[in-house]
Amino acid sequence: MKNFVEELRWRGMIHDVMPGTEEYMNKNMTSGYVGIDPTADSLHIGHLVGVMMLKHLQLAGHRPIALVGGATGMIGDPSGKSQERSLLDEATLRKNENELKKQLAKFLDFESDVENRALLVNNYDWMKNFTFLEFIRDIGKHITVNYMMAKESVKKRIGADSKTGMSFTEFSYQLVQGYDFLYLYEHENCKLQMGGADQWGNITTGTELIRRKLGHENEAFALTCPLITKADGGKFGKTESGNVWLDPERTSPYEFYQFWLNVSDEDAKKYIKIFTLLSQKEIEQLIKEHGEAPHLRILQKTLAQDITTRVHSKADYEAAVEASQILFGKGTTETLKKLDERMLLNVFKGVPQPEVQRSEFDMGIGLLDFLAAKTGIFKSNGEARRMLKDRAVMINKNRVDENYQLSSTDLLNNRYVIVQKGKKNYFLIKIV
RNA sequence: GGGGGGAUACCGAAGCGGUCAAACGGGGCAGACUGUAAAUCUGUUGGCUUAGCCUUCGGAGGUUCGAAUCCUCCUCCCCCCA
Repeated sequence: MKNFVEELRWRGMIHDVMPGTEEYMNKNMTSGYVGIDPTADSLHIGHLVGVMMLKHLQLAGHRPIALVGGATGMIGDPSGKSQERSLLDEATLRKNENELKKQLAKFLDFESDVENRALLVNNYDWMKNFTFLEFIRDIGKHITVNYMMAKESVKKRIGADSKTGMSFTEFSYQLVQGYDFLYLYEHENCKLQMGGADQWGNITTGTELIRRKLGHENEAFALTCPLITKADGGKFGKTESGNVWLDPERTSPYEFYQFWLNVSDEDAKKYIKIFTLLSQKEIEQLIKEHGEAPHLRILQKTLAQDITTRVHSKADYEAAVEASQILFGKGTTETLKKLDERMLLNVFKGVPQPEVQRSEFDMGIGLLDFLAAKTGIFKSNGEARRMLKDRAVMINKNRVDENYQLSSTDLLNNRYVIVQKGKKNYFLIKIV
């Protein structure tokens, strides 16, 4: 039994841990769980910290349980900003659960015969037939409103500075989540719940419920990891186009790779401990090398390679690297012109590819019309005009201004035009 | 049930009859500098056929030459008292 808590500690993945957790886990093989909202059919990288905690749990010899929050997801956790959640019908819920499991399987072992094989459960299964009356009688009775009100997440919503108040549904959330822990404790002998720092209050409601309902000799543990932040204070895991998903249909492997490659130095030092399985020694070495030659961005490259390969594949990773080199290396119009069609499409896989009618192009399409209405690269002519004035637009790697006239000499392989908005945003326009 | 406060652009927040497409801050985007980093500086941030015009200040009406600003009704939210 490896020291699980210690492993997370040096990786900076512990925000708070209940006393006794480390001692207990060093002596006993146990099960631990993390909750995941099934609001989409894919995980995004915000979920990854929880998944990595489960991964380390399994590596340490314990049993990881991924809890899909089919029931809790319908309510909405008041500790987040999230307001009303939409109710998922059961078919969607099951489909999402299934897709999530596939992605989790890239990290966790659900298959082999080992004792600590990972488990996936859905709290909808035990909540759906639980009536309101039964719930308030059997569960609600054990927890006082006073206790629930003392939670930070509730206080914040009830206090004078709150503008929206809090519905009874949201108030009940912690109890429903707490019941999950009780259920897993009783049915799966699960003694540990993990989550983000914002989940501490919810988790302790669970441990409290276990103690009060089952008796004080029952031990349950809690462990939270810090909220993943960016050094500049921005939200982690968001890009211009929204969440970074694990599903290649939502976020292409190229974009995925680019996300990690673009992480700042300061963040890279943190993230490499959290999102890769490299040893402490290896990471220290990398940080040292990076410090000696920061421009080589060894940390970012290692980080991007490790995660892209795990989530997608080695081939996807290599394609992303190749594409990045062409796009960000010393590429010129000439390099682009030399690419054959297959290579071109390969490089720009994962880049938006709007289409334009050949007839319109041949008629001498106006630059603004082309950049805005026809391709949607810019939301309006005004925006396109502004960007052109800011010298932010490049066509086939050539900076252009408002007076530029497109013509057939701009076509690569007779049917493609590459437009760049700023340095990093590429578009491959197809003439059809 | 009674009393009070509020709803402004992506967010926060000014404005309280014309000079308001709406101050300021944050965020976003872009440019310079760099290492596809951070910090910094600069520009920009409703739309258009851009010295002009059109649509926007919770919703619907009204007063006025003119309304985000005044009046009426409605919707939603917060606070206090019962």
